[in-house]
Amino acid sequence: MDQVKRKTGYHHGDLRQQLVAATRALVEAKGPDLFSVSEAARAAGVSTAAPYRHFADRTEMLIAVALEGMAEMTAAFEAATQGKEPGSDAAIAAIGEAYVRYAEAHPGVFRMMFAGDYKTEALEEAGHSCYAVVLGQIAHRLGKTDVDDEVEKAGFPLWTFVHGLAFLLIDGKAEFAEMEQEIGDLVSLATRRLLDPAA
Amino acid sequence: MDQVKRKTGYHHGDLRQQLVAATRALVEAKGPDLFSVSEAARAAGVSTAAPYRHFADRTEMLIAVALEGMAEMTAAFEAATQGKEPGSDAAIAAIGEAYVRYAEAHPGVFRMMFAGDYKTEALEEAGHSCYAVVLGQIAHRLGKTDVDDEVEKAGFPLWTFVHGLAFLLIDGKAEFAEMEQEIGDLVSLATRRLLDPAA
DNA sequence: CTAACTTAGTTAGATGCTCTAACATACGGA
DNA sequence: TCCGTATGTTAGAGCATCTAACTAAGTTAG
Repeated sequence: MDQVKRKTGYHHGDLRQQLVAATRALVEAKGPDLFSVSEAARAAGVSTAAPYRHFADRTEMLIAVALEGMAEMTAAFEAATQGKEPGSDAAIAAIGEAYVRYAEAHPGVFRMMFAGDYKTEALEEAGHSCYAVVLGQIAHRLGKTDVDDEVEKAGFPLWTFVHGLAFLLIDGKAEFAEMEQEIGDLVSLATRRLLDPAA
Repeated sequence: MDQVKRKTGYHHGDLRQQLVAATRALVEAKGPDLFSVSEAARAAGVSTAAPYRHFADRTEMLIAVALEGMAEMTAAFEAATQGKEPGSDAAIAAIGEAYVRYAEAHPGVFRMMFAGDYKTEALEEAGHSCYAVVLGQIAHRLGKTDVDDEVEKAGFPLWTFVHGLAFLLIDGKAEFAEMEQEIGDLVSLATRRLLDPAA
């Protein structure tokens, strides 16, 4: 393997980032609850106390991973709109599907991103940036230049839907395998039916 | 308080049920993750090893609470349909709102009911019984006498929606306070718009 | 009624986790 | 070069899960 970490034998060089990576791998493998600081430390090849030089506590390590995930999802949202007419149902549905796909691909991280236990200034802000991508599209659709209350109100039911779909899937209430085709259809259905302002 | 437990001084008399109650209180107070067997045992006034005579492990105690919750939600669904025209939008929306209200009232238990970590034969069966109440109403609406694939397909988007709404609320992504009025409206909107078979 | 068996508690302790304290080593300016 | 700081280390307190061995109370057969 011959890792690229110029370890001096004592100082590690890049421990924080490696701990985040180890944390993420463990969370993905066994879920946030079963993650342990000790195991992450062992994976990074340091003592079990070392992580506390970089993180105040266990929770802070998990939040670091959640933040990483939120940034990735924001990027995924932006990628999903590429080549789509801004504000079109297709663009908005593509974001919705990206949401569900992200949850599918990274269930452990996704769970933490929205868990509430890890609620934090930084994480909330990252969440808002992410949500802003959707709201921008919806504003477009409603012929608005900026995001106001009406835009938020229109977007919320859609978020609700994809959020629910994501959790039902990752918690095994519906099988991914059987749903592979339908996920796109469902999100597209919800987009069309839920997006117009309430009657 | 003078509890009604005919303790002989050694044998407790009703420990299992009291442990479930203590577990539930702790889960509701601090969340499933922070629940500890030891604390439940202390609350019930027994040694920390005593719970293991009644439950194989920590998880089994949590599952017992989740089962209790699932039964309560089933009852809440049935209560919600009382006095409503069977298969009507009103009846179905009432069930959806009961779902969200249950989550609001018992967030800790609700989380466990669907957590996936606690997936179990018994819990899944209880979940199916609960879902059957909804499906029965939807079958009615579609003019069917029994629950077939079409009924399940029609119901799934609605479950998705209320599930998402429940989680967004209990995880603090939307404030209950601000939404008090809108919850009913949202569920009713989703019912009307999502329930018809996909085009 | 009593002896044998079962059920449901007990204490003791192995193991593992989080996090702190005290100490050690390397880095990076002045 | 020397000192302060950042980042490692080991040791250990405190609490958790769960097991083992023991004990008391209830239950049943003869």
